[in-house]
Amino acid sequence: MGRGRAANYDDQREMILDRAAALFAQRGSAGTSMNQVAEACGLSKATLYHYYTDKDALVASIAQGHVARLQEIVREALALEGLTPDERMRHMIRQLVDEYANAQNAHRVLTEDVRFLQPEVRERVLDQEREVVAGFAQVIGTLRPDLKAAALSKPLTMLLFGMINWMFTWMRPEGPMDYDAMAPVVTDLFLGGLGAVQAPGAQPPS
Amino acid sequence: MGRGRAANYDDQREMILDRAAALFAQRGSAGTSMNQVAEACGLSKATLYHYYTDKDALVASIAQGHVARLQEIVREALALEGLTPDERMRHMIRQLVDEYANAQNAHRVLTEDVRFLQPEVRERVLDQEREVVAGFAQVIGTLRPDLKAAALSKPLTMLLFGMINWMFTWMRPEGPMDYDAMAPVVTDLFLGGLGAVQAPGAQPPS
DNA sequence: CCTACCGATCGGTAGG
DNA sequence: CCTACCGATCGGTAGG
Repeated sequence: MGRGRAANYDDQREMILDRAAALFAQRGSAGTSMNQVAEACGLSKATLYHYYTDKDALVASIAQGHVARLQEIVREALALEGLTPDERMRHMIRQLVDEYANAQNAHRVLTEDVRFLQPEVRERVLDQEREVVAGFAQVIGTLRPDLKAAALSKPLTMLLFGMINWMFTWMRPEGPMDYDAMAPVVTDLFLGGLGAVQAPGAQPPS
Repeated sequence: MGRGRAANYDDQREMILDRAAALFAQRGSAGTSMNQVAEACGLSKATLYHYYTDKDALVASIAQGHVARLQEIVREALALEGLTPDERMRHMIRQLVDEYANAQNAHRVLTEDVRFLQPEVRERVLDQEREVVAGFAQVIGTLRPDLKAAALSKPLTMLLFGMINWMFTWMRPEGPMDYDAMAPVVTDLFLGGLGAVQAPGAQPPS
């Protein structure tokens, strides 16, 4: 390869991210020492610090990689043509649940540890999250323009995210219900309920 | 008073619990040192340890006090007579949101830090939580017996809890929406959506 | 209710 | 002048 980074530099970075995410998801990032991360990676701590400047860099990279995939899902879903808003919403929820299921450790880090990052890094991750929320809110606004006018699109999006995020804290993958079975339940509940929500001080929709 | 605990022993315990809950909610229990707790209480670390044996005892007491109030809410709501299931559900959600709003720090500790407790203590808290969940699931089962038969009462309860729990992570009390305004939105969404959920492999209800 | 400490481990970095 | 690492240890602080 000549000069520059080793061929497996990026592979090492990814391996570290994976193992760190598993530890952080289990014990929390504050409850995990860099020694434990190094040990789980089969590296000395000095080598670990060669790849990532500090613990926050690990937390940030784990979260950013995950939320970047969520952004991609939303962008692709909004670009799909010939879908009714209802169909688009179903598609987006399904894709979201699939990504969460594929990245459970990263998802836990995103929802529980990002808030402890330095403001600057944290804001960058939150900006990514805002785009994801905005994508969902946009479709919800199409389904219920009156709720959008009442500034309820984003709160409703957050309620949807609450159901799904929380799902991944209480469901054990080996349990009687699996994510695949829950996705349509969540979708039916949310889309069905959306028709029943009343804008504050307004008449229910016809 | 003679022998025994000081007159203000219980007051001190409560004061400590309050300050500790505020710190734990802000930085996480793993990210908070007992020195910080002692300082926030205006006590030496040794005095703090006179009131609580260790950090886990603080976390457990904070969580147990909060979930005990949730249990009380559920018991009272189930004992109310002359309510339709729909009315009972609305009442329970409203009471739940009110208690969460009154105990936001304790609520954060319950949802984020209890999982790091030793199994024995954690199970005691989880048993309390299970009673709360069972109460909601019971009313949901009355509203949709077919979903209860499909073992969906508890998953649906967890989706409701997800919306509400998550609400308290993203809403700032000074924001445009407040908990009071969100409670009916959550209730409408959930009760409205409940009618749209299909039991897996079954026909939708008439 | 305090000062004075402990064994151990923390996150992070030195020289080579 | 660079990278990829190592064994050893830094100054401070953790829970108790």
